[in-house]
Amino acid sequence: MIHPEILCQSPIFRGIAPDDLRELFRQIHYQVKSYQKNDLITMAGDICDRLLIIQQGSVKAEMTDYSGKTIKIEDMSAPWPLATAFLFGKENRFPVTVSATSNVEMVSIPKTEFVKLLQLNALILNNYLNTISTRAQFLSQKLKFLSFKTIKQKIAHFLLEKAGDRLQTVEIQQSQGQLAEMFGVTRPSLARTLGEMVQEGLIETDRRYIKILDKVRMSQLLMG
Amino acid sequence: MIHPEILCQSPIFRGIAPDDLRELFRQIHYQVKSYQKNDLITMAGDICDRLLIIQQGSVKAEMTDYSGKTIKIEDMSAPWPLATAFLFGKENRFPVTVSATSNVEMVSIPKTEFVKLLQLNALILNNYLNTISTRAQFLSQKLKFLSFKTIKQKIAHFLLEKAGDRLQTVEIQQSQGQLAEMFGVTRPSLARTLGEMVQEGLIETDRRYIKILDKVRMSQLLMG
DNA sequence: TTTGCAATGTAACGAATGTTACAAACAGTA
DNA sequence: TACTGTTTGTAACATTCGTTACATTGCAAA
Repeated sequence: MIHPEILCQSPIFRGIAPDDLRELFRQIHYQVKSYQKNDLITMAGDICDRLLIIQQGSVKAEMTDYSGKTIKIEDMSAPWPLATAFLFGKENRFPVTVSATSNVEMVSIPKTEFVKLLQLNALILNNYLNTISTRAQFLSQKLKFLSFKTIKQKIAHFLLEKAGDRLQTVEIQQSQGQLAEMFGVTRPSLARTLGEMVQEGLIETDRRYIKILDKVRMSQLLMG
Repeated sequence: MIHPEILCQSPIFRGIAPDDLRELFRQIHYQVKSYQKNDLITMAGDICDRLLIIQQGSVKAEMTDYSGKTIKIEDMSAPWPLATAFLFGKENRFPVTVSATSNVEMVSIPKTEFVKLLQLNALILNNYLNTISTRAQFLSQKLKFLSFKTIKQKIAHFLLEKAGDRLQTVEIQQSQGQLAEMFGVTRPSLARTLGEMVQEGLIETDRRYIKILDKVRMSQLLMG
């Protein structure tokens, strides 16, 4: 049995009134399945031909590497949809194995039924398109960031992005260690590079404040 | 004026009969705009609230870096949609400046009208969802690939992926140079690493054929 | 103030990779 | 065959970054 007041908190049904959602679900076929803690929900490689939404409880996603060792990828809890990028698209197999970390109820909507839902309600359609598009944008941004090879470039990109049009001082929210992790480098390396940039007259640092001194020369670091 | 027989070649209208497409377009508002060579079509930062499809001619997408220099990102020609990942999603501004590289006709469909189209026709809906999802999957794959730090890891991942379950020989389609570019490394570095892996007894190479000798040890390279 | 802890700056060393250059192997063609 | 251009193998050197270790600074609680 579905709980519209829970489901309408999920990104896909956001903004739908619980009563409307109940009515919408009357018009399609779906299943609600229960799992005990540690039950397998999907295996990596399974065909993904239905939308799965966690209605209750929480699950973990794990990936098996080539040597057979499993690595935890992500934790998710109600009311969240699973693998929204794999219901459509060329590769429609689950990349991960999902198992329950508590008692779980999953709402399972076959792909063809979900398409009906998208056609019945423009808000759901918009929500779903937003979900996938935002994810694509996020990945694209991350990829762009990784395309900068040296630490100096990453810092320059980060600062210029943060400064926007205005010249001058940028305040860093995170600690140096967190920033280093974001950049995928070690903290000493980041500190060293910041030191070099101060030496070169590109920036001045004062605790969590960084002042950009030479925007032009910093931009040139980012050129191919 | 739209040309259904051209538009139905585009990824979004693929599989729709030209006559059906013409009928669908009768039910929505849209515009067809003409551009001369070198005309600006969209500027980076413009709000993206309409789907643009190239009906005739070709365009180029350029990005402006921090120092004001423009870099060519991509060439596109009819019948291709522009920026499908930016019509929906959080960030709905064009990331690039698009200009005509020949005489161009663009079909411009407002977002709300395009949503109507998606609700009218399940095939278009599926096509569009497939387009975005496939893109997200592609980016996700690329990101995973970049997460491997050393060249040895990238090669191991590539070969194990390519070999699948079966042990034995893998044929490489690309030249060493192309492979290196795919990996984001230089050709001599790739060649050197391949040489090292031969030394270590992991693989044997013969022109474009690579034989995997020790799958277990190669898998271990990929562990964190 | 003193103490203790987290955040930061710095240095020495080594591993991985880029850079550059050149030689060898191969493929296609006159 | 001889010639030519492309692909591949290899080497020496420079650069970037990770690793490890330690000193310094800042801050808050005792």
